[in-house]
Amino acid sequence: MAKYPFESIEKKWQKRWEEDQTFKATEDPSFPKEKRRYVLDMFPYPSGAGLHVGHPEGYTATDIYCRYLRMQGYNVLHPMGFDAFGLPAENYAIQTGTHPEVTTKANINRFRQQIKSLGFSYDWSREISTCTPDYYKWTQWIFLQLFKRGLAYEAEMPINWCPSCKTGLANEEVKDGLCDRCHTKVTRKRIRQWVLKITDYADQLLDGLDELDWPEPVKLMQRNWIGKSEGASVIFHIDGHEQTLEVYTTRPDTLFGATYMVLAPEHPLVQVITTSEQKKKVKDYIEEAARKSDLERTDLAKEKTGVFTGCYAINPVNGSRIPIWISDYVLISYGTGAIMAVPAHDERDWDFAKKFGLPIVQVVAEKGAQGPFDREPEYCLAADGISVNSGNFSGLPTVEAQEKITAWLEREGIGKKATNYKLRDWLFSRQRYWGEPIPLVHCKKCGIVPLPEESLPLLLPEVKSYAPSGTGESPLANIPEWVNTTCPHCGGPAKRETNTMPQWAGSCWYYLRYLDPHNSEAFADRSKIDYWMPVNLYVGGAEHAVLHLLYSRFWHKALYDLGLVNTKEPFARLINQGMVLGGEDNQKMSKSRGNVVNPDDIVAEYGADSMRVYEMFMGPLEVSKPWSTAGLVGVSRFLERAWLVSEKPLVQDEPPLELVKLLHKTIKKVTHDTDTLNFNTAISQMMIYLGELAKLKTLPVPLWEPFVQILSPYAPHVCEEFWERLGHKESISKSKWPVYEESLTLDDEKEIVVQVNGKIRERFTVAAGTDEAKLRQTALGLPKIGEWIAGKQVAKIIVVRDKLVNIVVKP
RNA sequence: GCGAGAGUGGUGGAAUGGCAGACACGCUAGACUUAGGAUCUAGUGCCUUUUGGCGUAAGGGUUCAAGUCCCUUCUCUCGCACCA
Repeated sequence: MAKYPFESIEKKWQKRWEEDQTFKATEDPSFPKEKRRYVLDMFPYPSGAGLHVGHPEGYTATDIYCRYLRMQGYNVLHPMGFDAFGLPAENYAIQTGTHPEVTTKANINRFRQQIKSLGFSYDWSREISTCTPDYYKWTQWIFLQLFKRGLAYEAEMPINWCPSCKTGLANEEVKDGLCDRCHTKVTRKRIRQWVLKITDYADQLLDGLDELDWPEPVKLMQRNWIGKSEGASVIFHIDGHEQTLEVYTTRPDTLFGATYMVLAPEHPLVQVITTSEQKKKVKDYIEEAARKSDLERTDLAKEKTGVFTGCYAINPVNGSRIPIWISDYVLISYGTGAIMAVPAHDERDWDFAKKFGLPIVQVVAEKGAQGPFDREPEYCLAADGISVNSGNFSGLPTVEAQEKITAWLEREGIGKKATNYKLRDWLFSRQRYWGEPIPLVHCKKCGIVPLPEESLPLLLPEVKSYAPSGTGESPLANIPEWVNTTCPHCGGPAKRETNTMPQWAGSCWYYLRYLDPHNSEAFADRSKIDYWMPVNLYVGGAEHAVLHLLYSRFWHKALYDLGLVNTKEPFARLINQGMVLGGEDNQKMSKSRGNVVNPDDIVAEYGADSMRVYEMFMGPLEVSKPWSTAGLVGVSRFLERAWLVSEKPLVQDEPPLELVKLLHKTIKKVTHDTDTLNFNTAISQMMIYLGELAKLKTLPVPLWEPFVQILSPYAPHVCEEFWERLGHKESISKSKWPVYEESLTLDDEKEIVVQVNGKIRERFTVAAGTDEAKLRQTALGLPKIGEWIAGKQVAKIIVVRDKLVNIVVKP
């Protein structure tokens, strides 16, 4: 079969769409709120490698959906832009001296051209790029609002430091102790930082998840990351000291079993309580702990280590003197940085106590277990049970014991209910060049002073060298004429903040800028926010589950509290598209594996429409699947066949009823499957239908026209061409989605399966809706069935109308 | 270790508890030809000569009926990982 001329067709229609601004979205008030849809793709980072076939998967899915929605009468907002600040361009600048802006612009141009070649129906008039001053002006502006609300603070603290990227990292950017970007081992470094108080929103971020139509795994990952836990804080007196020691526990019911205490090596009390005999050992241990990387410290396989401080605490419930140790299995960053150790009921404490010969006292017994519980237990019991050896609280089940002991602590004034989170504040500054400058100055007299909003954007200055100093200062620190400024408050000399924002800053709110991308008065006009928000469907990779998706929810909630947006959540519905894997090895596509498929090659050889349909035909959107160019050929043949069918002589004849029925079934299935994003099965139905049309000598318009329409979201270029040939002047995307007639989707006849003991033995055909009695009678009358049940006793007959008869027999 | 998800032909994948393998790739045979990345027709889970038997990671269970629901086990993918 000759290739259909996809090259000229695709060029022709892409040009037409651009000239006619076919997909420009406007805030037309005649569309009621329920007839508006904001459908968003996660915007790409424009890397030097260009697009690979994984990118267009999500883009194709949303594009089909948007085209379908428009034909269903919705006003659709579907924008695209670029996440343009980031390290690759900066690292390239360090190597070559090329300004990151130059590389970024070139990469964006390439990406835009590649994306456009696939014929996506984006409203390109809304394109944004996070690195342009008119965009990052508003990133800075939002930062100032957060700062003014007390949600941004400066802190000198030990942070995750990537020695390769030479910058600090947020907790979310560290995976298995490695830098998420470059997989270098992360170290600790104590430097001055800007931190965002995301923990203020911990509860809201947690509760907000309930109302979101998001994949459960993503919600669960965010819940775990936030890590809310409830328990009690308890104050212990320290023998011979005025100070007290506060710990957090989720098991106040085990207080009677606390036989020792452990402080994190960094805990401030360590210096105070350590006895002179233990000073040397403790000091050595602290130094050793400080040297260890996070990865080494958190390695679960390693043996527990620790040192006795020489000091004792008093267990408030029984007055016993219990030793205070230090160990790096206690983290300074969680709770109070100190724990009461209950070795009988906590695996970690158990290991530690066993290693150092510390006493183990059982205070919880398994339900129904018989005492006495006066000996050291043989194993650690971390589960709930019944309190024992716990004074007045003995005999209470765990939950009740927790409540009663917490109440007692409160009455005694030595404890209270407490909540803790794993979520830490967000380390927001980077010691790098290619990011948004933080719009603050440090004034000797006035302290930290925000720049006046009118003075934004604070432009990123030119630098001689892009190389990070590695000392914890960004390259901006090396430009005295930029750093030295005057205080906006007192007019005296001041220094600019030299840290820049992380790449996540720009992506925290880009979906809002699309609403009003050229506004110079506000990040977006409120009426436009009200018109479109929230995002109805957001499609992107699962790798952002706790990074971008948590950060932008946080910013959005802060903006909501500032009265600047209309919803508490930005993204009502989220879908993670699966990865497209390399065809040969079923591995993630990557340059180093050499299994990357370039969409340009596919478009050149098979056309954009084949590319689009194949991407959707591969399998369900959400799952990962391997790329197969051979598989693409099948889809390509489908479109070629459609082209051949289109060349049959068109007739206005009344088409055969059988085909009309198949058409209506096809419209029904494609409508439903497109609506639910099950594109692969929609395509297979269209293949079946086209196969029937291909058998005809002439092509009845009533069979062809609606088919072209339902195929058009999938293969828009070739369908525009078909549509034009059918005599239409306006774009097919402006046409109304075909409606099926339910009665025409129903079969008149049904094949009924006859089973004997659940095994299919025969079938027969009857009119649809034939009643059960008749079905039973017919089934029993079949000669073959007679043979199967001969000499056996019929115990039961199950009849399912339009489906089957199952005869249950006994020997 | 904990949590989540997934295991269906040679391959990608279909199947409101009711005909397992739709659709497509590949393969086999034939037809046709302006020899193409063709196209068309037929076939294609396994075993069996037909009748039939077996078959959705393995094993058990519920049910008239299980790929689908329940339990146990295995494998793979992802996430978290001393958070007291």
